[in-house]
Amino acid sequence: MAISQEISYRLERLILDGGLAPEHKIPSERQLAASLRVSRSVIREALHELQGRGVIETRHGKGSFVSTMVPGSGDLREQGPLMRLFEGHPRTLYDLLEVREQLEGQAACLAAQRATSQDRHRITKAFRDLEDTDPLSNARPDHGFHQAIVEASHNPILVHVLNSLKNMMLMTVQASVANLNPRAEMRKKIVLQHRQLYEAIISGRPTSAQKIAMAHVRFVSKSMRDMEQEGSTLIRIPVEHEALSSHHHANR
Amino acid sequence: MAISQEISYRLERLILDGGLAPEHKIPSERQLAASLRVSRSVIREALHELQGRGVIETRHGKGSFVSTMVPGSGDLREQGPLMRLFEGHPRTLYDLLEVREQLEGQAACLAAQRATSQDRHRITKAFRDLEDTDPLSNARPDHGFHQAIVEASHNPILVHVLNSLKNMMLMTVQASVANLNPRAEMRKKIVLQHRQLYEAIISGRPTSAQKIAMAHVRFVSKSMRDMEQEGSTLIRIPVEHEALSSHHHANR
DNA sequence: AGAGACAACTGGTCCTACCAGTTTTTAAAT
DNA sequence: ATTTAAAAACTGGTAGGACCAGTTGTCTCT
Repeated sequence: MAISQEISYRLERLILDGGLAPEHKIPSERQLAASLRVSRSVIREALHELQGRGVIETRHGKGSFVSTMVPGSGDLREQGPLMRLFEGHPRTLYDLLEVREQLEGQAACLAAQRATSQDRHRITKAFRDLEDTDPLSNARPDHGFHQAIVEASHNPILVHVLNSLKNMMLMTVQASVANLNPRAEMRKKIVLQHRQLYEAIISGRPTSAQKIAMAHVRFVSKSMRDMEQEGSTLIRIPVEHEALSSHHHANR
Repeated sequence: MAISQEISYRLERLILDGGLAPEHKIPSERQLAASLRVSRSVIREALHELQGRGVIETRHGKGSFVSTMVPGSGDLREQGPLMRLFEGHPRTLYDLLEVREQLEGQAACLAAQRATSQDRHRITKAFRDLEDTDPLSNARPDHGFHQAIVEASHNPILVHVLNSLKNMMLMTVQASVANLNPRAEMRKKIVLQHRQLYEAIISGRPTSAQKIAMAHVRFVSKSMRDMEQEGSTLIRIPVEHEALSSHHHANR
């Protein structure tokens, strides 16, 4: 195995086991190179590896510091490398919504076709909850409403895929409802869309339901795009740690 | 921000957009350094960063490769028990195809809109392979053709989801081509559909491409349904399918 | 005391040379 | 002509020097 890797592991152990405090400064590259008797190149490569793992962060002219995150729980690693890969790429959010538009549409279409009376009952209940709830905290009812529709499609695969996508969205950004609802006129439109969607499904109009559902997702996506463009930054939940967002610990 | 970071970010983006297959080889360090007009050092540092994040892995004397875990095995499969649940239920296959119909349609639509000249070239190449190959063993070219289209959609999420669905299909049944091709008249229809799809995408007709792709999947699904009904059992192959899963280069 | 130049850190980039695996090509031996 | 072994042409890994670019403290000059 490469020396740079061994060193990166040794340093990681030293940091984790040794319980090095966040913001603790690591010896300079030249010092490490000298004391470990290797070239500065391998030190730099090892440090970049640790940087990629989020163990340390490096600031030009100052040095390398232990990240504020960390200990034991390798947290992010559990979620699979896929999440880390997408993290920090805002475009991913819209890619997600692009796919969801299609699938939510299909779910609505199928639901309008295949919903049993029991399904209709559950959807109706979810819809009532959606209308009754305080708009400020209606992320859950919203989720429940869509969930009920998807389940009425009677396609387990579709349920599963949409669920995965929703989880990915929650990891990327606290989205849609939380950000969009503050805007009164937007909320009205969304409420209207929900009502139309509900009626289309209950009265069994598949193509209509599909179009409405797709338009709904599209509307949400566009609204977020607009908000982002006009400066009002989306509330990004940096999955567990804002260690990497570089500009937080500016000057000391 | 450091150049090495920018490059690591750009490479990551490239991997996402390209929907790069696992084990796909990345240009050599010297090549990258030359084409990006930076020193080899920064390339090495960028690569080490990606390595730390688990995006790529590097092998001495061979090169750097996209990590196998990244695009291929998404969150859809890692939910072990779920697969057992679906396994053996033939209806699952049609649920899968139902979802695929939608997504392949979207992929074709987006590909017709967003394909770069490079994408078009790759699709054309895949299409030629598809036509030239012996129909008996053209599972691979078929896969390659659709894969090229999906990648041209430039939506990493879509690439990932469809890839997962395809893997699930392979686990359930070695489907479509292997079973359908024996029928001469079916093969002709499928070849025709492929040609139409190809032309629609290349000449940039999104809605047309979408319809054709959806009809194609639907046709495959219906054909399988028919065959199953008339007694000719589908060839079910329990897992062990290293055969079709796109790229699998054993170590030598 | 305050201002500004300077020196001594820090990491960031570039370069060249060379070592070490891997693959391909070449040339010799059969 | 085929087989086989050496050699060349790749690949990444390490070394170390030179220099650029931020940061910080020091020391002089006013």
